[in-house]
Amino acid sequence: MPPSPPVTNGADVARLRQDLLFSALRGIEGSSSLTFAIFEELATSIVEGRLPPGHEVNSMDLARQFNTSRTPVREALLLLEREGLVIVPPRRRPFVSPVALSQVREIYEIRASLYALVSELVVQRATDEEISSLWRWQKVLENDAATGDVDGYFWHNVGFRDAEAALSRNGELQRRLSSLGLQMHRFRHLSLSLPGRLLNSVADHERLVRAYADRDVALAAAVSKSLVLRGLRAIEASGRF
Amino acid sequence: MPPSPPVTNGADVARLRQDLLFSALRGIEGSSSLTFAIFEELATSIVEGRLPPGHEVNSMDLARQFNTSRTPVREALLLLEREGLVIVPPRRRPFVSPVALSQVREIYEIRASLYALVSELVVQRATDEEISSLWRWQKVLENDAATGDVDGYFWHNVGFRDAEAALSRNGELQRRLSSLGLQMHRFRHLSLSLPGRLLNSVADHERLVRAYADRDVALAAAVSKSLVLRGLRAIEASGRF
DNA sequence: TCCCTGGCAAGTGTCGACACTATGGCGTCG
DNA sequence: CGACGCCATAGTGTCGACACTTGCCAGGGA
Repeated sequence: MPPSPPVTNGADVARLRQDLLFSALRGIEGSSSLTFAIFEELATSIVEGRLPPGHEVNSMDLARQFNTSRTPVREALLLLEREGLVIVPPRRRPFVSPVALSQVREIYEIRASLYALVSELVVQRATDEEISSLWRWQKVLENDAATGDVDGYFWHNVGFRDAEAALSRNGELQRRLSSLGLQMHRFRHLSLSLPGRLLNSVADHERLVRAYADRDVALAAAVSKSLVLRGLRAIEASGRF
Repeated sequence: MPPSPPVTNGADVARLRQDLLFSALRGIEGSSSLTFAIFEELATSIVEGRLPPGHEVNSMDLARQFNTSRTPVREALLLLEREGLVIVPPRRRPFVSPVALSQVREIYEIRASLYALVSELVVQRATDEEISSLWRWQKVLENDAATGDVDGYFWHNVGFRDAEAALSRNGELQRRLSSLGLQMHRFRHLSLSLPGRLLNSVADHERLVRAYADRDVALAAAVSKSLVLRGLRAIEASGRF
């Protein structure tokens, strides 16, 4: 996948969303298309909250719903389990995995660390051109923040992060982050809903890209990390969970 | 799982190995035991090199070999693919995934970053008692290095790392590291075979545990990271791949 | 009333079968 | 003599069936 050119048209956020949800998983999608289609469908439903935590997902109902046999459904459920979206207890009915605050914190900690790595690698490996392409994402984010478009901001932010990951020249890293992102999108709505959060975040992004341009490894890593952790603190402060 | 008490008896390295290979994956093992048994068996074979990269693993042969139908085999193959040990091209025969130096580097970079995180968290969260339990691992490692027991050293090292991860109080992190470890064990024999490597590594471990005892976050993280990266450099220097 | 027990329904794990597709060898034709 | 296309074969993806397990409910005994 090329470094994802920035999007200026704010209308197709939906397409961006669909692209980014599975960005890194697309390549693998081993197995048949049916299994993967079911996986994708279910993953989206879970991530977007249509299938709430704890909801039962038994293979018979799903098979009926998708007009298939249980075999591909079972395989999809296995994949979902590996992504942490579903729990499949032996001999019992599978259900959508619950989200605990403790887990949210765990995932954010990991993300913070990995994005710090991404930033280090970007500083070391990205060309000036590529870095300036991040400036364009930055402009889009500023615009979203100015107009208060929270949803647009969120997805453009994901796009920015994904573009960074691509510039790190580390495919494994990209894949792991995408998998973590899938988990994280489940509680995304919590992290950006606070007043003032958007503007803070924009400022952080600006500092980050500037650090890239200055080729300042330490600063870039630090900003990148704090950017993620700020999101975590926002969730904790929101009092939900 | 409790913080894995240090082992002084060097005889049962084999048991340690079996325990550690799947440490974090054990808990999840959703699905049936048959699928997971096949998964474990194949994963071990791949990791230990009995199934070399590129080797075909088609579901019919495996089903015959395990005396089952193809269904559990297919499910196991899917899980193996998620772990990156197998590639399952649509409509084509699955095969053991190749290992490229580029991938080795990618994985080591990620591990370095995550173990730095582990060390930060250990400093912040582990009790004095827990840290002193790491000293006991350290003693075992010193002994292995002194007697030149490379295999023992390797597995005790993995045990040490696993114990650290447990002390980080971050289950997700533990799981991701275990998954990465599975991948990494495939080229483990490369990283410790160089002369002098063992003693270097022991010294690093000592510095690390000392940093824990001193509650020095920055130093612990730095040492932890460099410990992993040193392994990478050893592999690169070995000239293989 | 509450607990225990036995049976029932729903759902899982596994199986063997079947159609479809990729692959490699063979014959055909330029 | 080499390239191209056809065909058999091996293997995949999917299906429906079946036995076994689990959780639940009703009925009977304390």
